[in-house]
Amino acid sequence: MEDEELMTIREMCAAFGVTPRTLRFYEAKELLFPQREGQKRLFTRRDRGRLKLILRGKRFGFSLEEMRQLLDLYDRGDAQEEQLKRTYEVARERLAQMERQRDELNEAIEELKGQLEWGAEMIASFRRPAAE
Amino acid sequence: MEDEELMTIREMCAAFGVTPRTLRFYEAKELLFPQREGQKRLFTRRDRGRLKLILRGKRFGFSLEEMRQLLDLYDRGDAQEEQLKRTYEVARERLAQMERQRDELNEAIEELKGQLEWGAEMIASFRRPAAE
DNA sequence: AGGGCAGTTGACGTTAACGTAACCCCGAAC
DNA sequence: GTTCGGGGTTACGTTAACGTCAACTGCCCT
Repeated sequence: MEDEELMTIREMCAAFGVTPRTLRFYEAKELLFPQREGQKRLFTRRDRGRLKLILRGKRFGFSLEEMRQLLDLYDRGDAQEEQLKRTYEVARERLAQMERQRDELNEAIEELKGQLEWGAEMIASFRRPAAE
Repeated sequence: MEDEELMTIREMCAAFGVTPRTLRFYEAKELLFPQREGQKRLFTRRDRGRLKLILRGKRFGFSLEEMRQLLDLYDRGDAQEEQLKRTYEVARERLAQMERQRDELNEAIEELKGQLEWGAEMIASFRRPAAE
């Protein structure tokens, strides 16, 4: 409980590959709650855990606001079943969203591929007089 | 060359499922060039063709600016080979981008699925005393 | 005293694609 | 005469996630 391994903003940036601005921004958005030593921020183990989840969430396409809500659930509920279930559902919804998005993207890809073949024919038809 | 079949803004909106604001916006961005009858806009066949391509492009994830450039190529070059090739390349690049995006999305989906299974276990472990 | 660096706050800028008033004009209908 | 419908223009608002200053403060070094 003592060696919290507090980290400065620079160390955090280096460790997670983000800018200072980002960390301050996350604090303003109440995603992180670094301690203060005078003016300076000192990030705790908890902050690191949260940041890790935040960055992971971003990869999943969660917005910062969504992540804040999820993190709050983790915090407030001392891991109560109801809250875990809620989190689980949110994640499942997001997953469904992502799958829909992927499917749409695939459709668009196929359609674009079709167009490209068409375009290729057109170009080819300009090379030769189009008469076989 | 005479029956241009001019359409009012309302008709265009109905035909393409967009708002007037959108059409005016596209004109401001030089994507459309409706004629004027006094104040009123009258959309030509050419505008309809362009709008159709624009909306198709949007589904592919092209930005309006990208579409503007592509449309300008179509216009200026009277279908010259060089310009078709250019268009083709832009489209191919975009396609590659989309495929990368899809792959990333798929990775994220798989990862999230993994997390969900983990979450499901956790929840289950709260139901029963976790001792088999 | 002066430099230099690390950190802070505050506030405005950015990008995309429109939405949303607010206010004006014009012709037809009641 | 007036209200309604359908235009039009100008211009500010929106959303997300930071970027980019500017102006300080505090501390170590020499």
